[in-house]
Amino acid sequence: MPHSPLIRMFNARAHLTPDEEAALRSLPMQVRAIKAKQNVVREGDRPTRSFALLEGNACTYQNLDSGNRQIMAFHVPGDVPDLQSLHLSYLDHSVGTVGPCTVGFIDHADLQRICRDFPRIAAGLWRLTLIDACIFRAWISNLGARKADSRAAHLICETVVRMDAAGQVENGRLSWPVTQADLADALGISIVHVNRTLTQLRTAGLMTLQRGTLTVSDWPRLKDLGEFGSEYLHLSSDKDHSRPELN
Amino acid sequence: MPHSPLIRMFNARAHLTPDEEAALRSLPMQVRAIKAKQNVVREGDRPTRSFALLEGNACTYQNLDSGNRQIMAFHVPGDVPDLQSLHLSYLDHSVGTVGPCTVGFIDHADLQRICRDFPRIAAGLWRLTLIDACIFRAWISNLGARKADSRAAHLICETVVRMDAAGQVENGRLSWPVTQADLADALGISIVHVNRTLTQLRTAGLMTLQRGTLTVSDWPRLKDLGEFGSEYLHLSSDKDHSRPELN
DNA sequence: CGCACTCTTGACCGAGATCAACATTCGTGG
DNA sequence: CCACGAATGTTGATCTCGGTCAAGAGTGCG
Repeated sequence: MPHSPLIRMFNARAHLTPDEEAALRSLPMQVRAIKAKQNVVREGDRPTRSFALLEGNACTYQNLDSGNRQIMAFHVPGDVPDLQSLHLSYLDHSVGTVGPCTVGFIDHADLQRICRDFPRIAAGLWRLTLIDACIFRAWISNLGARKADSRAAHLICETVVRMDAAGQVENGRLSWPVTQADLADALGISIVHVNRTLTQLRTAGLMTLQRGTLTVSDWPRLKDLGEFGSEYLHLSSDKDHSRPELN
Repeated sequence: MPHSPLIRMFNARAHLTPDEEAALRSLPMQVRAIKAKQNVVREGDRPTRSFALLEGNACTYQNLDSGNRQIMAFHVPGDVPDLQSLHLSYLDHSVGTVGPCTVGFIDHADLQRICRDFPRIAAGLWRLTLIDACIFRAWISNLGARKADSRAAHLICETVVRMDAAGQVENGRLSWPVTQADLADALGISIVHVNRTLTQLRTAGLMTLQRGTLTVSDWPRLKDLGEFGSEYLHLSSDKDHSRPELN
């Protein structure tokens, strides 16, 4: 059961043979619960294992000398946020929990073994890191070329689609325990302006984000405002067609 | 000879056995010269080959619906900017030349073959894409958390270190034919403000960028302003120690 | 029940955008 | 080799989005 989010993540993007799925399920994994707002790994670490996020929400961030924190990714169940440490010893970023989480640690040795024995799993993991890179590029465009409201809308759209692929969305509603301070660090705007921007989106009837619950009320206009298209997430099922209730 | 930039790129980050180097050198590669400001691949393409940048400078960018262009990476000789297309059919970005370039196209079939026969080359290529992701993360921090002057300084520092690793820097001077409009699209600020920012850096005696030539005149202060540390580039040789003239 | 965290709103400020005009450089064909 | 038009770079004036400061209101946890 603990491996399910990982399997789901794979299956949303590639196709596993029964052999491969069995191999993944038999990966030794040390499962641990982690409280909200804790670091799982820290910039500068040289981990000997990676971890899969099994439940809850986490984020990847960097602390700058100037004291600012920049969040560069939010993670959904099934993600393996520090998979890169398998090939790059020096970790360039920290990963922290947003709300309470369950994570599963997997030794690099076991990952290496499964990659050797199942080349298609190795290719699949590579693929996952390439999709992460697509998401990073989308964030670069978001931060560099959009203004605050559009930027927020794009982030929210991305979150909804990814959380949906992870099976966390019901009736356009999902649990997303980010604070406005977190959003400020992710969007590169001040906390005060996050508040004003969210108020504006809510008043316009696009969505609400209150007490950790995100509700989308007008998906088409939200998509439009955020110039959002889901292709870059490389999910085989296009949300727009498979989940008409969000249209 | 055409394969040299590629070999150099590998050797700067990993170690190739003679066998592996020979295999890379024997990769069939279709070499072509491309004029400045041309696209090599376009967003939405589904390429059947990747290409290595052999000479010149290129950039990865996305065009947004709003008409803005966001540049998300500048490439140096040895880079394989669209390596991801080996595993992700849909290309989420375009790659265009900045100045005149020489590129070498390599069929995916040949890449797949060399990955199968030389697992360490496969791992090395994966590693290269992971390093690209590190660079994207650094850009996210740059765009989200720094102001214009610091942002420009960081980009310039990154460019100098990467171009140096590619053997393109002499006496803190290198050819970098970007226009101020290109920099505006990369830094997420207006052309006018790029001009003012560069003027400011030049007046402060940190660097000059004129007629396609970048000259660093005060590396420590430039690094400091850009909060730049080169670890995230994962170059085995730390520039600060190996190239004391830049200190 | 009380303290700390989070959210909200208002007033004011400033980095950078936009608009406009002009200068310089470069590439091209005559 | 020169002339000319287009691309690029420069500078000033004005405007605006979003930052900063400040104070109060919820909310939730120990």
